Amino acid sequence: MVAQVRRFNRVVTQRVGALDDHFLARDRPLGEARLLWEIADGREVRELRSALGLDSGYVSRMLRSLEAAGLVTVGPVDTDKRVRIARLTRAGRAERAELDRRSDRLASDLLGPLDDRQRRRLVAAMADVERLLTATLITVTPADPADDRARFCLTSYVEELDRRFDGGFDPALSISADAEELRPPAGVLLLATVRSEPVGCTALKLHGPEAAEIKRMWVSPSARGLGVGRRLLTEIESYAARAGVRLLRLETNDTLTEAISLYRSAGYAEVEPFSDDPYARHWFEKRLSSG
Amino acid sequence: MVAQVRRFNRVVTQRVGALDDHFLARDRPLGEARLLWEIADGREVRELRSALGLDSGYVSRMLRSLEAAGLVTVGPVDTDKRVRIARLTRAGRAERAELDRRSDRLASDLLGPLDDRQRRRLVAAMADVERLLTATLITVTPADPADDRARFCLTSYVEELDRRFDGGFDPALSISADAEELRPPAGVLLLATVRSEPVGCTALKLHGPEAAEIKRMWVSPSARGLGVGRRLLTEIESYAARAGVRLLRLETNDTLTEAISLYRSAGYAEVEPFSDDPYARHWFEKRLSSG
DNA sequence: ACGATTCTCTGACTAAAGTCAGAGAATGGA
DNA sequence: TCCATTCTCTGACTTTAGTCAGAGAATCGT
Repeated sequence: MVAQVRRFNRVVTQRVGALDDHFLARDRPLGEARLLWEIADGREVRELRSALGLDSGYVSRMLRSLEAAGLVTVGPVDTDKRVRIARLTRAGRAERAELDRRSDRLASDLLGPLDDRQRRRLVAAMADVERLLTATLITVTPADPADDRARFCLTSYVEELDRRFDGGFDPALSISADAEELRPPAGVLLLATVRSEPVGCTALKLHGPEAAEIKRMWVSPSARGLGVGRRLLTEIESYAARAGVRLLRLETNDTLTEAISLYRSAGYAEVEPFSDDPYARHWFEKRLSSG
Repeated sequence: MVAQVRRFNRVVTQRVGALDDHFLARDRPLGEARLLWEIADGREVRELRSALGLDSGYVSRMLRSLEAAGLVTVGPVDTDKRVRIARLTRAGRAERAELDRRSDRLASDLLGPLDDRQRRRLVAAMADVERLLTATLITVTPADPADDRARFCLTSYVEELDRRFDGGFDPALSISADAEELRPPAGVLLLATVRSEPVGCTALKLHGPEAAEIKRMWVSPSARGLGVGRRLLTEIESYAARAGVRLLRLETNDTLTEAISLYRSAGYAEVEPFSDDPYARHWFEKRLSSG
């Protein structure tokens, strides 16, 4: 397996990496081309810095150079005059569009020599590799329910249920899962991120010393199929086990079919209703082995 | 499709390319690390230059630096005292082994966060991508039968038949396909290469103005499944068509099952024996449309 | 109100990566 | 034999990429 990965790395960096870089730079230093690309429709200088992982002085100098070339303007932000924002000029947008075209051409040149069947196979395999490599970047950590990224997930959760449930979803009518209840020691919220973007969450609400309830399990549509849900479930179970919980419970709705099959395959057994939440249709339980 | 290819490129260069480079360098400049790697069990300086695509002065200077670090010795070649050959010292071999270990670790770290099923899927997808990307690098060109790479293929062809046929294979007993017969105007030899390595060949022997015979179809075991055979067949057919050939013939043996199914699927029809070659068991024909 | 912090910028560096011209030794071909 | 070519090497450059320290303006927290 390791040998195959290495062969893949070699071939891919040769065929994709090297070309990509130098072909796209067009005379310009590669760093500046990347910066130009990242600016897109205007980005704050500090965002650019962190997105590209570069030194502040270095970015500043490259922006000066792009300004001198008439591709970029850098101006102040109204709300905070320390911060400056870089925008593309008309020429800058044209240049970026050219990079875009070249990138497209590079990609289609890659497919060019193949016949139709091979092309479809290559693209499918690339999609697989891409998804699975992205899956290796998933990080799961406890987060405060008030944290921006956590709130993004919790809000998305509510919005999605509201869209998917027939009569909509009003969290006020459902069994509560307020910030206080999802913060230690009452409970915990786990956040899944990919490259520090939030892609999912789940929470545990402790009930007494040996029981707990799983709430707010959500995975971003953009990250489905990567195993985020399973990862979150595994992690929250081990968190619960460490906290001494022996019995995990959760309730869910029929429309959430992915979630239901996840719970079943993770060893949750359907049980009689243990709550009267108006949105619940299925109730599950799992006993944790001690430890 | 193009969008998927671009997404793939982005994710892969981020996750694979960047790490690979900087992690492997170990203090040393990346260029020197690559050079060290390429030297392996001794390479001529000019080979290194062309393999890495670098300036002659630049390579020379890097070799001096590696010599100074005690990792490499550069000495003359017996047969031609202009040429010099770079070899690893004991320390150099140790260093290269360390790079090898790191490369292994990098690869297994990549698989680390995945579960078993995902791992198998990723590796399979990588193998697909690798093979198909390699397939995009196949080049088919006419070559002189005396050319080194052509001779490698012709020799390999004979050796392989000798291994595969029950009583071995002696080209002297078979219908001739000598260098003279495979060189214009009597015929032509096509050579398939990947990164200038020979991976297959096929030849055409003209018989009169409108008929020709396909001989010496061979694909290197390392390149099978990439469509090299089909590519060679298509190219030789179009060459024949341009030369005014209306009827293509070929003969083959039952043990060459891949070849037989290639011919069938390319529209060759099995016909009555048209020769008494002792190794032939099947005879095929295909009529070419004019043009 | 004021000290700490944030943000961008400039100046002064360094190292890596590479280019170009030509020198000197060896070899090959006519 | 001798002229053209091949091969490696050195010297003298340039560009790219990046680091580090600190200055100056604005904002935040208390």
